[in-house]
Amino acid sequence: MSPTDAPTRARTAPPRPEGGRPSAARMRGAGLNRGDQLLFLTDAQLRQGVELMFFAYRDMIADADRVLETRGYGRAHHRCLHFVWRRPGMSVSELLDTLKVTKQSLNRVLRQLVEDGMIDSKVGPSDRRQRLLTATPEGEALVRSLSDAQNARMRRVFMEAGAEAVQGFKTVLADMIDEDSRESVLALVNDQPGT
Amino acid sequence: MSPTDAPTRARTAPPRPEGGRPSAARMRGAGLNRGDQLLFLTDAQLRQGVELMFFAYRDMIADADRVLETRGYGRAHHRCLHFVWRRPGMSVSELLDTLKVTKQSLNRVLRQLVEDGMIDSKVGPSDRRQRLLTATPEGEALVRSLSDAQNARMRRVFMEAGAEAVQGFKTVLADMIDEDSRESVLALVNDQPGT
DNA sequence: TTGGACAGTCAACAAGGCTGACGTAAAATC
DNA sequence: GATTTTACGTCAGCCTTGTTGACTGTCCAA
Repeated sequence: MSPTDAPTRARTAPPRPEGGRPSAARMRGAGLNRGDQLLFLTDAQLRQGVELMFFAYRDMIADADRVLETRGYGRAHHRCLHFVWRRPGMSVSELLDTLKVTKQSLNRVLRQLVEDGMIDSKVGPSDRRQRLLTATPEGEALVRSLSDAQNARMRRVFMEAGAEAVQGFKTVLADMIDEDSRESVLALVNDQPGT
Repeated sequence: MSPTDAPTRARTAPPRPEGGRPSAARMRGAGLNRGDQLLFLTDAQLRQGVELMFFAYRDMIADADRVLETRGYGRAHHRCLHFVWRRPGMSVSELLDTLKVTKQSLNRVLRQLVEDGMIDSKVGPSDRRQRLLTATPEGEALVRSLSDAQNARMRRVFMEAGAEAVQGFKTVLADMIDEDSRESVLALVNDQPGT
């Protein structure tokens, strides 16, 4: 992170009532014009979406955290192990693309997981620069207890919300993913594991 | 974090096909029995929900990160400033409850924000132990540029997904919040700001 | 055969969580 | 009025997990 940028001059900006309708400009920009049908696009509604993501994610993550705590692992280990389990034999750089962290950052937790016997790392047969990663039986067991913890919440929520709401939930989340990576991410998410 | 817990014996557990239907036991446990209508409750569907949350949250957060970077702030500052803006005059302990972090952790970023003139801290008039927090005009300007960044994505997503999907999205996320805090969190989220 | 690109590793540092201990002032209680 | 509790700030020190920079080993193409 680096400091300094153009000073914001919004000190003098008039108060902007957040709860109002989407501005006419925005509606035209969207090629839409029928006001009342667009009340779900007000700034207040958008803000609610962001805030709900914050709170829901925070509480969802907490389930797995409790399990991780008992093992001395953190969230980074969880993410790493999870996706290795989802794509057995994936290379380190594929994993980096999925997690979008630096390889140095990943390396630390990955090394731990390999040392602890959760992940198996072997030299790629065709390209010996690569390290191909696979979850060991111990690793799979940990993944299972982690997903059991999270699935319990998800199952309750899905049941309470119903199939239609779940469909909407998934549609919105899928659209929220960066367009660049959306296709490959959805391919991963929708892939049925072999196990 | 502390290590050690009951050893998982799943090494010898039979492979569990993840993509299958919800188990009969689970369906009975849910008081439901009509199989085909519950395909959205398979383990694979639940896993997809968790994974989509991960990817969507990751990419959503990145929008604000780019703005924060130009100011030398981090996500901690963002969260702090955002909720102070949402609840002008809130006390430090209310903020702690909202963010669910320790006061030592909060104090570091809060002090910075006060020093930088983003947040105003004044002694509570009725209870002089309290520090009541308010966003300054500079702070509001920053909140605005941060939410502009995130709202742009949210607006596009909501438009593409449509009102019904958005409704489902919100229903699921609201249900995902811990029951203890759900009521107060939703009160905050649904509150229209005065500004 | 050599130089560039790529895969992965090691080292050092920063942000932002955490706990524990302590101080102070104000409020509440006895 | 004395004591206890509460709200807040702060210092010290730790851990996880992110970063950049410099490095080794491998592949491939000029």
